[in-house]
Amino acid sequence: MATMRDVARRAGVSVATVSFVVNDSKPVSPGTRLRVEAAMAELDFRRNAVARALASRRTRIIALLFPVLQHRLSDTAARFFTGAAEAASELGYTVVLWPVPNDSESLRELTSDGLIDGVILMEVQLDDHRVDQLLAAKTPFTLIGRNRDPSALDYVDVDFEGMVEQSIDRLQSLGHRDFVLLEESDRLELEGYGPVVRVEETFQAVCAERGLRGRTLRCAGTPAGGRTFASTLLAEAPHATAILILNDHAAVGFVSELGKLGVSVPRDLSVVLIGSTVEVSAMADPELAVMRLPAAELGRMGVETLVGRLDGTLGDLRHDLLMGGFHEGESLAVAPVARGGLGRASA
Amino acid sequence: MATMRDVARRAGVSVATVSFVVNDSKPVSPGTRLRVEAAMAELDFRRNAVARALASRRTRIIALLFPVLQHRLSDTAARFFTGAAEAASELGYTVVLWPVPNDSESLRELTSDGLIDGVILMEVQLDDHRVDQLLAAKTPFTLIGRNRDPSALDYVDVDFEGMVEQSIDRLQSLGHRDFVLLEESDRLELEGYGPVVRVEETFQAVCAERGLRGRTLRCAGTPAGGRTFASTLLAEAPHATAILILNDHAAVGFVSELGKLGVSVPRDLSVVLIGSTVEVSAMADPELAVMRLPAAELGRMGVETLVGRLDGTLGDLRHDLLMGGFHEGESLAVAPVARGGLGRASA
DNA sequence: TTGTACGCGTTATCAG
DNA sequence: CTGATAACGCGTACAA
Repeated sequence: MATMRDVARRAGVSVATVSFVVNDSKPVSPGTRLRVEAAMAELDFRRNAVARALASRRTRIIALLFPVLQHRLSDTAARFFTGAAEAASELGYTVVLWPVPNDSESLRELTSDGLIDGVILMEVQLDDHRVDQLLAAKTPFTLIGRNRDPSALDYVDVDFEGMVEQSIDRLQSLGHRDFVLLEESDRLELEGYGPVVRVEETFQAVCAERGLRGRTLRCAGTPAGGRTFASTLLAEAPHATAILILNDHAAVGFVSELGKLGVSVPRDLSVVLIGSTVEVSAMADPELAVMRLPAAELGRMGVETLVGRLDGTLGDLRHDLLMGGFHEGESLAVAPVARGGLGRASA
Repeated sequence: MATMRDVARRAGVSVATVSFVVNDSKPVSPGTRLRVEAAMAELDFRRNAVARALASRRTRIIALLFPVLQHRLSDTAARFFTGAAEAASELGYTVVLWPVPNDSESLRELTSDGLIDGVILMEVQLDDHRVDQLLAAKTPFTLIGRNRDPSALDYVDVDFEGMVEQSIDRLQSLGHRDFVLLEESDRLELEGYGPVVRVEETFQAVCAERGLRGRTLRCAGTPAGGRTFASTLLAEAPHATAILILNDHAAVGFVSELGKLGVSVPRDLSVVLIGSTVEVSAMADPELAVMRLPAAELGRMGVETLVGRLDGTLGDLRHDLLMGGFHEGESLAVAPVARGGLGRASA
């Protein structure tokens, strides 16, 4: 493998000059530049990233932290990753998905051995110890999501508040006044996951504000959990005519089971999936309305923010909220006011 | 950040000695070792991975190549990644998921800039240009999957042949003699994806051998594709009593639509999902039988093989085939011989 | 058992 | 505009 010295010798210049043309960090006369470029081509020169990193004290690598205990890397996370990768590549960085066990040691090692310039955190918890560790390690980072008090941190997050509000808007325009919000029970118990908390708070606030009936219920984040929940819903909230679901994995089972119980979507019940994808929505029958999670955009913005911080071109803190588009699907209909609720829906 | 020099000074030894205790690459007397360790602790010394890599000419980083065009990173891939990560960590390596655009330049850069020691390839195509590129670049790599002629390469792959055979065994023991294999149409057109080809060949061979009826059909790899396929099946293979599905994303829609058409699973049709997960199987109703893809194990073995190659502790080529466990689910039943096939199933 | 000194391939500084 | 040359932080013969 050819080094800069080889190229320099071949072109009859010094290594410094070669470096200048490689990075064009300094002006170089057209003549020598040509000679250097020729030499590089002839020798098939590839710059050594490790040496480069050692000398410049930056690797231009960004780690997207992936908690290894979390066994499901959703579609959403994949999109997020590719969005981030694209943006990084445009900015001269590369982002890699880095598996980090949940012990505190691994994160310290990762951030202190100099192999990465910065970190992007996803699946941020309300009280996330990783944030403190990164602050202590003085590693530049940005959040995808928010912890309890992110006011002093760079973050990009989904505008769950807006998404909930907009979903309710849409349903209200169809005459619905009696809502249920379905969340995932396991996640909440875990510690306090931002989206879950924020969605619930917004949901309750909006309902109160507008004089709507709003009830929050939960079930396990599995298809079976959703199935079981179908009858729970009929028992606990028979009058509801619309449901917002923040529980991807339960949604399909839930809707399928509803059908068996004689409840028709959307005739008897309108359904909106929050923060999911059209792919998931298409798994259900009928295809569900969904407020999409703007995954790729989040990834892109996360990287742009972090790179801005790394390159020093970012002065103030960045706090961005993004909303995903609304996909209508086949699960919305005018509220069945005349029918008297779910209990008699199929009668 | 403390360097080795700092530690050496503090402990009153030379940097070489510090290096010896850090890597224990040479015997060190208990006394000085203790002094060095104390100094390291006091100064909170962390070795610089970049300098280490430059000097030793190895980074101990393995890249798991992730094709960015592929927007769905399945559950399976996630498991695979975590399995690989675990194994790597035990062996003193770290594996990261590296996004690689599909242009040939990116892969060359990745492998020639010295940032990674080796590569693991997943989603290997029958004719995969990446293999040639890696060979040309002399980058150590192992395949998860197989290209057309992998005889000279290290690989770990799913034993699709065994899985198909075992599935047919099970169904045959229930009296089934008339099978359909459902594959994904898009993937095959793409180029020739190993699993698809191998499963089909095995399916046809086993059926021929045992005098069974076996028909291969395809549909799009989407829920909608599966739905459409339900009626296709009734038209094209009304006599079939069992179906093997190598099409994750279509399975749920397919089964759901079958129900609407009055075909009952498993009474009228037995269903086995091939190379998927219980999570996907649970999305369907009833829960499907599934020959699981041993994802985590594949990841683990892939890393073990590659590391063995990197460390030179692996003499011969490694060719490993793994089978996943069989999950019974609720989609298997005795063949409805008396009923005369799907066409009249619900009559 | 420990120390010296050089090399790894670039970048960056400073002089010309 | 170009060239020497000193870092960058660590591994490792070789010498002591």
